[in-house]
Amino acid sequence: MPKFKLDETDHKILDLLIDNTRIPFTDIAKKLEISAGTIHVRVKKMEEAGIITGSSLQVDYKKLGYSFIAYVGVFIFKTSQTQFVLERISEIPFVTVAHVTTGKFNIFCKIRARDTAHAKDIIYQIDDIEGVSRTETMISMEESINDKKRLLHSIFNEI
Amino acid sequence: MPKFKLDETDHKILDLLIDNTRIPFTDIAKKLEISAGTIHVRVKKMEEAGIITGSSLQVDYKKLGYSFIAYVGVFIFKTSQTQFVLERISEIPFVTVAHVTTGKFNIFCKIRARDTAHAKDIIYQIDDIEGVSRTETMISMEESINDKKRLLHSIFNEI
DNA sequence: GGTGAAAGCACCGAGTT
DNA sequence: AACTCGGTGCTTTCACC
Repeated sequence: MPKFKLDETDHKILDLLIDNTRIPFTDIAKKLEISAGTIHVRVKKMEEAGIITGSSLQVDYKKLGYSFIAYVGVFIFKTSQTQFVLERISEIPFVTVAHVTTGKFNIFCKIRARDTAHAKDIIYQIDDIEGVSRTETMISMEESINDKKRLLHSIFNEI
Repeated sequence: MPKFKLDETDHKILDLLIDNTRIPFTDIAKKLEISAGTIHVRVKKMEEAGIITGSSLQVDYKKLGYSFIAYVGVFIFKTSQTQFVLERISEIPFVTVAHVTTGKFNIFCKIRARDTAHAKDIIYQIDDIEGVSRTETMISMEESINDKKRLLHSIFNEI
């Protein structure tokens, strides 16, 4: 995997697109004082290189009635069952991400639910998977801002 | 907070936009067999209602050299210091999200780093915050697919 | 709430420097 | 690599259903 080299201009383009994918290329062109055609070529190159993998809509799940977030640590009887359990967990609706981890838990996942009752259903589904010995739940009471732009800046400042 | 009522058409529009914000409204219009103007109006309404809060680019951080993900559980001496610590943690570069949680940890965060050495630096920064007693790190060895589209489907199937 | 048409822009590839 | 330019197609508005 050859590392793709991004320059200052690419950084600026990503910076403008990261939290607004629908900004017109002509606007970016004006801000960076280069032509819109160039923006187009550079974005295409970053897409081809796999740096840009897509775009997604930010949806306020709270407004849809899903304001409950919890992290669930999962303990497994035998580590050989890890892959199997990971796959089963990933299939459960409202599990938004799952990781195989070192440390305390074997698997670690995040769930998004309507309320505690709904969360209980989801956690019970995890508990019921063959190979799972028990789970430990951490309920999120407050989430701090999750800012993609800041992560990107941190990365660009380092490179 | 009056709950905004989405109908089947809104669901379909969100479904098409959730993992491709740049799909032309004219394409959506063809698929749903309604006019592009209507798509425009509905998207605008969902934006005004705060259901759609924005759009973001999906970037492959691995390709940029940042393939290390870990979750860090944080223990705090006195719970009254929680807010202070949360704010300090949120300011640390490469911390991508932080939660105040019930359960084992007081605060729980996710970090994205270049490698273990880099992660160590980040975790030391967390440990150094006034009020933090100790931290517990879980390194992600494998991440399962994180699919926004699936979450949205689960939600729409319930409503 | 939806339509369809029209004006204004944006996209994006080709050809040039 | 970057620019310009033009055809094509998208967005957005508005008068009308």
